[in-house]
Amino acid sequence: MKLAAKSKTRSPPARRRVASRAARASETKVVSAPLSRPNRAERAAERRQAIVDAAMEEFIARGFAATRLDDIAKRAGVAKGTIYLHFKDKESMFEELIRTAIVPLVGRLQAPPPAGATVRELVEGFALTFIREVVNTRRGDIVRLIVAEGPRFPSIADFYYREVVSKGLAGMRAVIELGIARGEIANANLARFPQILIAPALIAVIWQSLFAKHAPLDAIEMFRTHLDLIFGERRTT
Amino acid sequence: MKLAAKSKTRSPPARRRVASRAARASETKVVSAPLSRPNRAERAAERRQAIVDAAMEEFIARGFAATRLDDIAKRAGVAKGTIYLHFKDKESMFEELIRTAIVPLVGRLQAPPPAGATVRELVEGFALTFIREVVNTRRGDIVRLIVAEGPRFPSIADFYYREVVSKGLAGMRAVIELGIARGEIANANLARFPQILIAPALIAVIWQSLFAKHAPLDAIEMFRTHLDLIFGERRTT
Amino acid sequence: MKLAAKSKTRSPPARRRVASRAARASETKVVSAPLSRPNRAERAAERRQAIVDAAMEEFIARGFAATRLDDIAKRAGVAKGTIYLHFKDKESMFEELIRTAIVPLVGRLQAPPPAGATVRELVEGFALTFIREVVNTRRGDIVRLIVAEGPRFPSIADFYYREVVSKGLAGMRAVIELGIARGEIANANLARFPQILIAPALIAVIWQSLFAKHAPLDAIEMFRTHLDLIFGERRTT
Amino acid sequence: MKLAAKSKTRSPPARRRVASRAARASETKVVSAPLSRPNRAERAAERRQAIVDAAMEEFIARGFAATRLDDIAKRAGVAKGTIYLHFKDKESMFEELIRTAIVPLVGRLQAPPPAGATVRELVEGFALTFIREVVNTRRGDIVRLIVAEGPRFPSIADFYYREVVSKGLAGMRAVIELGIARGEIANANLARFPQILIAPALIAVIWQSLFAKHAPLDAIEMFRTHLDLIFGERRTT
DNA sequence: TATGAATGAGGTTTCATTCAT
DNA sequence: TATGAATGAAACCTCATTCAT
Repeated sequence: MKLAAKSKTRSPPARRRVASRAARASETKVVSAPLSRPNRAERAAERRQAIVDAAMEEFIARGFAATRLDDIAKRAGVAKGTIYLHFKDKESMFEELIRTAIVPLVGRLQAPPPAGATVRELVEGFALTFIREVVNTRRGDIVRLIVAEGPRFPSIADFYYREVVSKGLAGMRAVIELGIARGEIANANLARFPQILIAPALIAVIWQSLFAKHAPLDAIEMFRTHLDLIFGERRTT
Repeated sequence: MKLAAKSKTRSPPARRRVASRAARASETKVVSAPLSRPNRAERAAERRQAIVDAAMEEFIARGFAATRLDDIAKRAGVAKGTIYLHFKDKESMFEELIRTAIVPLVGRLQAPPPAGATVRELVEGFALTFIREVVNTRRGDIVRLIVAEGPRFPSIADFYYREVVSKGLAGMRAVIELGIARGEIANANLARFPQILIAPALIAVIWQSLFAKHAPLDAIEMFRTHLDLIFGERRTT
Repeated sequence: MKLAAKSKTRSPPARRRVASRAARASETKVVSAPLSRPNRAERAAERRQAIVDAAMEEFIARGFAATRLDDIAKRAGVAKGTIYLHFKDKESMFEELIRTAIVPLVGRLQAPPPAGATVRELVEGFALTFIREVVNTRRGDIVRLIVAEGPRFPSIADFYYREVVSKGLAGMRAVIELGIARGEIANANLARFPQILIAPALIAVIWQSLFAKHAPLDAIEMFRTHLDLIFGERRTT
Repeated sequence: MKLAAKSKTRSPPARRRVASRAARASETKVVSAPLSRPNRAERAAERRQAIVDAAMEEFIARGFAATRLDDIAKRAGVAKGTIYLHFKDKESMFEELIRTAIVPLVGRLQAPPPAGATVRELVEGFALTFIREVVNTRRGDIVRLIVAEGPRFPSIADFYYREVVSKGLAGMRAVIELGIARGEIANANLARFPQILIAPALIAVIWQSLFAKHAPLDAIEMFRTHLDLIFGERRTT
């Protein structure tokens, strides 16, 4: 009634072990190199990161429901069961991934305001960062994923609204009001709808996912044109 | 004798069928009642429409992968097998649905241009129609559905780009160029990025799906503010 | 992405269909024999019964946790999914089975009391029925199954106590009191512990399951000896 | 960073290990403290006992198949792997447990026969011990466990029959025959069915597991009544 | 010796699709 | 044409067992 001896020849672990060996090789003869050779905890962290990365890829490519944990495991080079050492189930994994995926995003966007800059320069700097860091990267896909799955994961939508959207809009509103006060922005109504400021950037995110192959979109130039509408035309060089 | 939880007492189908039968019975042998008794083809069309409507609701609520044909059948008041009399499989049904869902949309948006109107009036009329017919209706959810499922259904993205996006952008570009020619629009660059024109409307679509419950958004007023940026501030009436 | 054509050659259904054909054959030339040929509902009931029987066998042989739905399906000659058309899940199936398994048991034991019989004859008749119908049949295994799984399925133990044990004990107490009143039973204390009356029969049930192969036990003769203790020795033939 | 629901904060093992370490530390290098510092073998034995105890609890609570080694390890305060240092696998552990669980049981029941006692006193003494030591303790659950799992572990049923049942019955038969010879027991047939003697005690075991919460059962008084049937009514003191 | 992260076979359950009625 | 019971592939998840540390 007992199982036959299990075959122990899986290739993904082999791949991993090779890596560890390489690391060890570079340290040959160093008897105890606790800092440079990945220890257990470090390897667990690596493994977890591999799962996170693989899951992100799969979720982006297929959405929550159509993603198979099997594929995530394969891509991460771990066994299916290993995923459950790190996450309670598929749903919690998804929610946690989405949550943690945007936290660094927010930090990166709160760039230090260059001293003595105009409001337009402020907004333009922010937008360029956003386009560089989000629109043309995997993070843009995450934004699209939130749009796609938000209605089915209200807790994600709630979290995203609370942690990102409301704060982001508040920040933009402050900037807009500064622009109005300084006379850079003519239309005082804009402060009521900071969404307008970011709208073209979000459109660019969606465009890249769906239509980039049909017609490329120069997000930066589009955003500059948008700023011209808000701040008045640039001096034509 | 207890049947599993999935209740066997679906009232809608029963109701529907009984109704049809009653209608038929009361008209039996009356050859000349062409208007009141739906013939076979008509009933098939009705049924098909019920399936289409039900499927749309379910796909919007859950996305493609998580939607069950069982639920569609239940909601449509037909048997599961009946769906396969009208559609090859779930995938074709989804694709066909998305395709046919937007065709009337496009027609509705090509409103007859009011003679002697300014370009701003033109655009504003178009936008108000869009907001009324799309942003605050089920059709907005379809747009979000396209954003959500587009990457997994390239044929849908292709179709949508070909039939809607490229034509829509071309139309908007023409209007923008008219506005530039007439001097209503100052920034000539806008013609290169007609996406900017529609951006806030799309943002409104997404906002309604995800964040409406956190903070309502007055799409019309936002769009008017956006138009002020493009056409110059409104005269306060 | 669609499944290959499914192979349609499973043997169990074939077996079933042969049965239907036999039924049909016996009615050859009877064009419409709605009563004798199993119709859809009848066949569904048959199928359900096959599942119930198969499940009972498997649960008895392995206990709840170790029983595989796969094996039940195989034994019943149905697909795994079919089980879920009749039962919500494995647990409800088990509980429902145990419940329905004992209902006919109780009825069978409430035999019509033969007029003019002594109390001993009454008890002996009941005991013989119990031994014939329970101890040496599959139903004995069900009793053992209740003993085995009761603690993990409190609802089963509760149900069994309520519907069988308490009623059975009450009935036995009444009979004992009758025996005391008539002077057949000397020990009045027995009415306080009707469990004593049935104890050897239950021991026999357990013995058959565990030790029959080591040493056969003549349950009937053992019970007669037990009755001799209660009613006084039989006239030795 | 959140680990799955299975909490990582097991206090018992931590407590245990800390304690052992403290003990070891305070005694480090003190060679001559053989009585106070448990040596390796002693600690291994302690650990093994902890595993045995924990396993017993879990097996009783859930049965063989539904018991998880994880839970046993947690309860015993050891790592899962440690179990495999003491037992080949789950199955052998279960079999060994059941075997060793009853050995002390048997010894305890073979009480020294009080000199000059009547046979009834002999049996009553034995029964009281059984009720005290088995019916109302964890050992009663073990008996039920044997009933529950016996059919799936023939080797256990065999062992139990060989080592306990056959010997126990032989002993009881001897006592019965003594009672018959001394005239204390009137019914000579009882020697053919010593099972009758123990039957109410076993019923009590089962009753405690399943129905105690519905209706308490005074096992001792029930057994005394049973003995009255066998030996004749007690003189009411 | 002891650990516990990792494994992956195997379990339960779901659901798109078929087909006899 | 319409039904819905039946199917079975494939999904998620568990847990006995192993093994590097």
